[in-house]
Amino acid sequence: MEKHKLNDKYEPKKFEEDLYKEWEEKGYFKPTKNKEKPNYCIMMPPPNVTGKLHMGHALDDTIQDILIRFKRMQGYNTLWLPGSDHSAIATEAKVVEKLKKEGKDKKSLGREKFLEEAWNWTKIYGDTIQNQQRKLGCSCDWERRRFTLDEGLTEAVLTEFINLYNDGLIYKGKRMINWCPNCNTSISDAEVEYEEEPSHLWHIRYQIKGEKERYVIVATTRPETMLGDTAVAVHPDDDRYKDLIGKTCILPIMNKEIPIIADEFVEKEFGTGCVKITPAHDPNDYEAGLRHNLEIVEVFDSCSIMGDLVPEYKGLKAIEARKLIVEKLQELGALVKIEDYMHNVGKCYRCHSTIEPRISEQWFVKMKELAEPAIKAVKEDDVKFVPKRYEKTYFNWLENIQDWCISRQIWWGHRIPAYYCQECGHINVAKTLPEKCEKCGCTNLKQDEDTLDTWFSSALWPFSTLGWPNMKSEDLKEFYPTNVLVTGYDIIFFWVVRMVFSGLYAMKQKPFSDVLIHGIIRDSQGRKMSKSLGNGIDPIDIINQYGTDALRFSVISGTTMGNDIKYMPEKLEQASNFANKIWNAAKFINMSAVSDEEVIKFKENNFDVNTNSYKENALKIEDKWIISKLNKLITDITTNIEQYELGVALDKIYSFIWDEFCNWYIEIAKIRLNGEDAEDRIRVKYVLDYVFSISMKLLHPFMPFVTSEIYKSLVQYNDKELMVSDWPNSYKTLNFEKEEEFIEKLKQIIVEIRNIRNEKHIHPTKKAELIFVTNKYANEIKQSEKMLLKLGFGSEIKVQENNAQIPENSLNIIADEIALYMPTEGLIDFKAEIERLEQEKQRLEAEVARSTKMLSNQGFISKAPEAKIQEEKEKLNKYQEMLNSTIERLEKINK
RNA sequence: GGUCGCAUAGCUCAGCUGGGAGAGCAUCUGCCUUACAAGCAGGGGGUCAUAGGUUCGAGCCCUAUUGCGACCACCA
Repeated sequence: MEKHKLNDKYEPKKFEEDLYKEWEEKGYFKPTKNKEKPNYCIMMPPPNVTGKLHMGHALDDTIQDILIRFKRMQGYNTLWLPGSDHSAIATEAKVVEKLKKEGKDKKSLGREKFLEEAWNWTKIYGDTIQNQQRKLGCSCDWERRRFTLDEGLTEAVLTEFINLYNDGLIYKGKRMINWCPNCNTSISDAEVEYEEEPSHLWHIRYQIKGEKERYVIVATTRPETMLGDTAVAVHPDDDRYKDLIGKTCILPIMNKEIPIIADEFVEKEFGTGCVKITPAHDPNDYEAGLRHNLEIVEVFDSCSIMGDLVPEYKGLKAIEARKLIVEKLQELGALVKIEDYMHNVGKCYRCHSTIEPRISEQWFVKMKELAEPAIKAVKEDDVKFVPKRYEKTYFNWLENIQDWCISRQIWWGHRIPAYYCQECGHINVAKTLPEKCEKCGCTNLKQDEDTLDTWFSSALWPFSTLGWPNMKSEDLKEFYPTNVLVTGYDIIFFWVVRMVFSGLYAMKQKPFSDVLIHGIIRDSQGRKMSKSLGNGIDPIDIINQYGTDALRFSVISGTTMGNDIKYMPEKLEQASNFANKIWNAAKFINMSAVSDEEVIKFKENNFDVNTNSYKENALKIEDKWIISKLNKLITDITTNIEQYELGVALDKIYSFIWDEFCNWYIEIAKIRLNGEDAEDRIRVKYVLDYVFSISMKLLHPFMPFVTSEIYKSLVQYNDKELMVSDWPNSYKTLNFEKEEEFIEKLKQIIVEIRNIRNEKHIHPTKKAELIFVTNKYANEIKQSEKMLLKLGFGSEIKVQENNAQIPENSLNIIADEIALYMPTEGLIDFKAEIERLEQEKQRLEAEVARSTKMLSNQGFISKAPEAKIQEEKEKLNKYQEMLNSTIERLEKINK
């Protein structure tokens, strides 16, 4: 295969787009139909069809892509299914706005024409986010992409509706619902957000009937609703009003008699202890009204005051009516006082208008029965939340759930499949217009005007996208239940809950095994990113500037699943520096003159694929060290990803590549690549290529582009392209404990040499003689001579046995079982050295004291694990030895 | 009112089942060492919010407190 040559500089723009195209064309994103391993499936949360990629998507999609790429490399038959949501209210609002600009309005346009406009709109804007997801590197199967309003999904929605209706779980009823006067539709409880707002408490006097001198004073935040009051309530135990219970009072303006009732929901301490009851416009009052059989008097219709109460107020909006009514009350002398008050007001989550609680006839899903199995599924760990604490959020919602209002008074969405008989009034529920009414047989039928809540269709997403209700669908059989759902905690209520109960109801099986919950990306000050604050970061801008890999790194590195992420732009610097680093490392590896053939041959001659082991003497100590480290890293990363610890996994690869591989192994390799031993040049090139290519594999799910591009330049590329290559395994045969230990000790010694040289400002050109004293590692040190000379700034290496003659005037550096003596002739001044040794002596004395104390601790000796005690004893011995040697040095120098 | 989270270096955060306090950025020192100055080698900097408790041993477990944040419920 033609080898790929890397550009001189890391410039992500030059290859990211091409790579993605190539992957897609080669069909890498599609399931492989590999039957050896199980299927693995993720459903992408469908973004708003007219939406635009924001940081939340970038995070969500990156997490999913990491998991999918990981599982794909592990050999699973993977499917990541993308799509988009019609986002009923949001899209309709946008279309309405567009029409408005063109001087048209929805009503006069008519339903048909309006829907045409809406479809056009989604066609124009519908692909934006998908193309942005391509830029993000999402390896999802675009050919399977679905839209919640497409034919198949509509079929699913109708089927689900009809099934629920036939099971008595959907009903139509007149109940209190949340009305958004701006969107002009009902919305569900989940779609109401509460916000604190400064308001007032108006105290209004209602006269007691037949008692000229007595009044009750009610306090209200909504005086305009008083027109619809049908009672005043007090607490049954409130001594102030006990005698009034059962009497009636006169409602001002309306001059209507209303009863005074007792109800425990009234709080004696709040306001005056008297509550006006307006069953038509307040959820609590509505409930109270039901308990006491009160009349329901509606004041407002969809947005303004109804005419039949007080004709002069007809058509007024709430705020306008409030002003007039307060004035009127004042005029009548019924207004006692106005108090400032902070009030929690319900707002529409889409348009932020104040919600008007209203009685209205709507369609509802009965929730109790559906909620129970959904609770059970999570309680029994059939569905697992990661992190687990979000289960509580889930339970909290389901255990207190109210029936779900699913009808919306808008046009963009699935029209409710209910047909009203115009003769007998019977409701016919069917997928298409029935020929005749199933009750009276007449043919005069009219379909319900309303559409369904957008979340009704998203609730079916995990199976409707796979072909449900066609139970014979191949995809449905293969991929349901899916494996993991990845989403932010902010839509547990909207979506996760509803998918679980819908899946359990329709499929009799959970929709997914794991729910991976991540946090929200905030700005560097911790604020939510929002349009109004203008603090949003556009992921596409980041990609253009730093590349996709950097963006992906920046949202994963150093994060914990479930916690919010404060987005630090500096992280992008780290990320692109890292990409640049590995780019250059690759360039270095490829610089060597050793040919691919030689490397491959070396492997063939020295590595036994059956036993996964190397021949005796095939590798040098440092080769074994890095291979052994890599081998452990493979295990770590694999378990970390499997446990969704993506931040930890990424940071481990980062530090392996940068600290171990680049800073140590490559430095060591340089010496050998320039050496005279031809065989060793091949060997070291082999190890470089091998270790680096495995590192690219481990890093690939996180940074797919740069790793793929680099991988193409490595010898391993002869195998397969990176994203469809095999995930590495670790093998016991590749653990080289002894070599690892030795190199770690040498590193310690070398760091110490550098430290000293740095402190004393010894120029790199000033080399020193290095005298190692050890019994255990004499052999290894001889083998590592060249490396030690280079990294340790040595002019010459000597190895001596313990109790050998040590030259005067030398520094000693001690790691476990190795001492290094570095003659200091012409290198340093002794005053400073004595000082250093004094400090060292103190440090060691402290260590010895600490260790001794610990070992003399009765509890420690009796209860700590044996290994721990042994370790501590060894530590003590070691420190004691070092201390003695330091003292010895000091004495010598002092002489 | 209920539930949950956070508090660790100047900043942003890791730290899995208790046993070494860590990373990136910033800062200081010295290096253009032929992959990389977007770099290399080092240094400084922390009573792990506070007070108790459990333990031989606590950043980690328990209790309380303080501060910040989120969500749910809601008082008219």
